[in-house]
Amino acid sequence: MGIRPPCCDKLNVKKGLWTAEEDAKLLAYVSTHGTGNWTNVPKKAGLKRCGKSCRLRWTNYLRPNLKHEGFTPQEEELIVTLHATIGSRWSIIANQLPGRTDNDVKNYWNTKLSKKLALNGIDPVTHRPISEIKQSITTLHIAAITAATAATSTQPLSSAAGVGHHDSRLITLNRDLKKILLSHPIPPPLEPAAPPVHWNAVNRNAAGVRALPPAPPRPQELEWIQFLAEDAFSCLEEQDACRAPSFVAVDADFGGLEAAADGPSSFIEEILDRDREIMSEFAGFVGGHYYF
DNA sequence: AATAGTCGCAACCGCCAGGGG
DNA sequence: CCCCCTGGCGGTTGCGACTAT
Repeated sequence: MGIRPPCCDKLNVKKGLWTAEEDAKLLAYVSTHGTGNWTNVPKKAGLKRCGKSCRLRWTNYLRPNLKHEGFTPQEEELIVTLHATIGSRWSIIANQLPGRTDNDVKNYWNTKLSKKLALNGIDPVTHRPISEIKQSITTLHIAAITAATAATSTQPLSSAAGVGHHDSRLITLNRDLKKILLSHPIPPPLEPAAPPVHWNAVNRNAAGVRALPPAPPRPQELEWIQFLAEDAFSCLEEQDACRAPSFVAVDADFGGLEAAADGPSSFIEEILDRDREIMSEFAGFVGGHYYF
């Protein structure tokens, strides 16, 4: 299918806020002819708008039985519940709320509810406790570092296009992680938690009973505050300001990690150290592929 | 009182699916 | 089967109102 021009990409099509006069024209037309065939509505109603704009105005504002007052606690609760179940399917959620439009629900979520959840320590995207998510991020971070390190065994970092001696994927990941971490309040100290998914690999004992592998030594107390304060990422992002933090040369068989001689001692180094320990202790589980 | 920053909402944009020719 | 049109949807933007400094 070819690229279709936008339906409003025409001359003499007004944009922006609707006036009372325009509303009256649209209302008069729809009350006489009903909805449908929105493309023809502007012409027949005497409006210099595109059909799409008319439909939106009708759906979100002029339609009868719309509620314009604030959301009730019951409505809030329903939105949160439905969002946790089906995600941002606003039209479906709005269908469960008489008098509300998808736009209403979406705006209310974006401006109020998501912030409210975040303040209560709940991630508005996953509806999981933020502290739990940070643990997952820690695991992913370790995996990413390991993956990036392993990649250097086949493709030296110095060959990564456009980023000098840095791996662009790693830089992007680090930037995103930093955004996430900075966007949430620092949580209370991590509580003991179930091993991450990758450690829950199927492991059968002699009797054939499915059993969990022994809990590996989790990287304990990743110091987020310290991490952010030290800004381990900055070295990655400001490639010429400092060297990559001790990127390592990796043996082809991943058997040995060799710290670069002169990089700053960093969070990443610490992670790599711990990763090395884990790799050696649980080689059977992580074997030839990565955690995720 | 003036200015900057933030918030809330209406509207727009671009993509997609479904239906008709 | 292909192409085009339309309606619907979710994400994003623009801007007026409000608040803080």
